[in-house]
Amino acid sequence: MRTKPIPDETISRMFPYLRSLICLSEKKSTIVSSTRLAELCNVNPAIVRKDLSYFGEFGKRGIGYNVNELLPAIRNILKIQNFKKVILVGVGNIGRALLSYSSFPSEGVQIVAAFDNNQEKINTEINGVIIQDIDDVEKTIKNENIKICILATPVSVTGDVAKDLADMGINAILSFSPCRINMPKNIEVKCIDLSTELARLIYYSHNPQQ
Amino acid sequence: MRTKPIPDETISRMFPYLRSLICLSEKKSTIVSSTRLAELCNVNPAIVRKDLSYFGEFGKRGIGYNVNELLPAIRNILKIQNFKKVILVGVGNIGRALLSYSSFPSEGVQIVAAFDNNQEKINTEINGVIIQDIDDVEKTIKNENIKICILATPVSVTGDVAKDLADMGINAILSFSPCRINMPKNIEVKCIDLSTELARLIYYSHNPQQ
DNA sequence: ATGTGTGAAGAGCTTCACAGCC
DNA sequence: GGCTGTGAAGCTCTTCACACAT
Repeated sequence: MRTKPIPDETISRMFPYLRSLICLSEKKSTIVSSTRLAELCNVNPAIVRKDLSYFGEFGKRGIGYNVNELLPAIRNILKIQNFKKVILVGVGNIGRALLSYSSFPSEGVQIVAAFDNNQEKINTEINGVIIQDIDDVEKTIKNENIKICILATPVSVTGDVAKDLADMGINAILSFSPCRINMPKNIEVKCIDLSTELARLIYYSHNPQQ
Repeated sequence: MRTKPIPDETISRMFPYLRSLICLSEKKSTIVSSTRLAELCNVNPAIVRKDLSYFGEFGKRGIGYNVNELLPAIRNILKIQNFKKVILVGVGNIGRALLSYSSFPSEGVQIVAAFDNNQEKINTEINGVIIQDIDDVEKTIKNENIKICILATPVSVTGDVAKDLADMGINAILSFSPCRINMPKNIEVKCIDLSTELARLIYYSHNPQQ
């Protein structure tokens, strides 16, 4: 379908571009150059132009990009015109924090349901979301046509839960479990492993880059 | 000092190797091949060998790696033989979750102090850590010789706080603010931007890889 | 003159493939 | 035979540099 393969890094930079464009739009800027956008996002100007060129020719030579055209174009690329519904599985410390995370609403993401297997947590409420029994997750996924799940379960069950969720129709998972998750290529998985990140920082703390 | 530049990805994989080695050690395995270790960490065997070779010749040809030799060697590379002290700045939702995050203690990381500027939070306790006034952070950094900071402040202040921390002696920062942080190269910064990760997943959810 | 779009060059990481040792 | 260590090849993403449009 796609003509050229789009680098994953390009996808990862689109949302920061969008944030900067929203900011520019609020300041009534109508035109932005790749150089200015690159400054705002702390990247190289050439990469801004190349990233955007994967999706079309949004700029005008000699002028720059029209903020009010580029902004909806990126929203459309990322498919976040409306609120995007995601579910949360695993309501431990991280899960609770994510339910209360105040940036999500303003950035177009909505956690519509949360699930756990701990009977003491079930039916309690956090930030307006009632925690449901994990056995009821399939019903929600099917009824609400949910495709994206935030996974914050203990390592011991993460692999199995991920597999089950994929079978139920989830095709993108953001995991906070400190373990790799094996999934077919059509299921996108991103693992955020806090201990590994800290170990990396400890290394660089002792071996600074010069 | 270094002969060859070590890829950042290599550093990031060392902690997962360590985890697997600890697991093998607990199961009384004494020898492990690059193939087995690669399976456990979900990577390619050649990359395990290449990664380890940046730090020395730990294996024996025809045999494999000795678990009880490799394990302390990696601990030594990552400098996590003892508990590593880190501080937390910003005790919002994410900060609170990190203070309660149960995996850190078992993985050699200890949040020894937490700071905020909200008078209502100061002097309250979370998981055994008393939240202190941000104005007292320099004293702790100097007295305890802290080099690593977890930053979970609102975007509006993140840049300034990061700069201040660097001036006080911090040289590695793990930030959860949804913004890029500009720092000199000798200060290692890792930003975990949850909204950007979710935006990326939303994209792939609509455009699955085949 | 100014700034985009893009082929080509460059840089960095991964994978291959095999020599060398057990 | 089995498995590591590593130069070379391959791949991917970034940066350069310039043709082209305004």
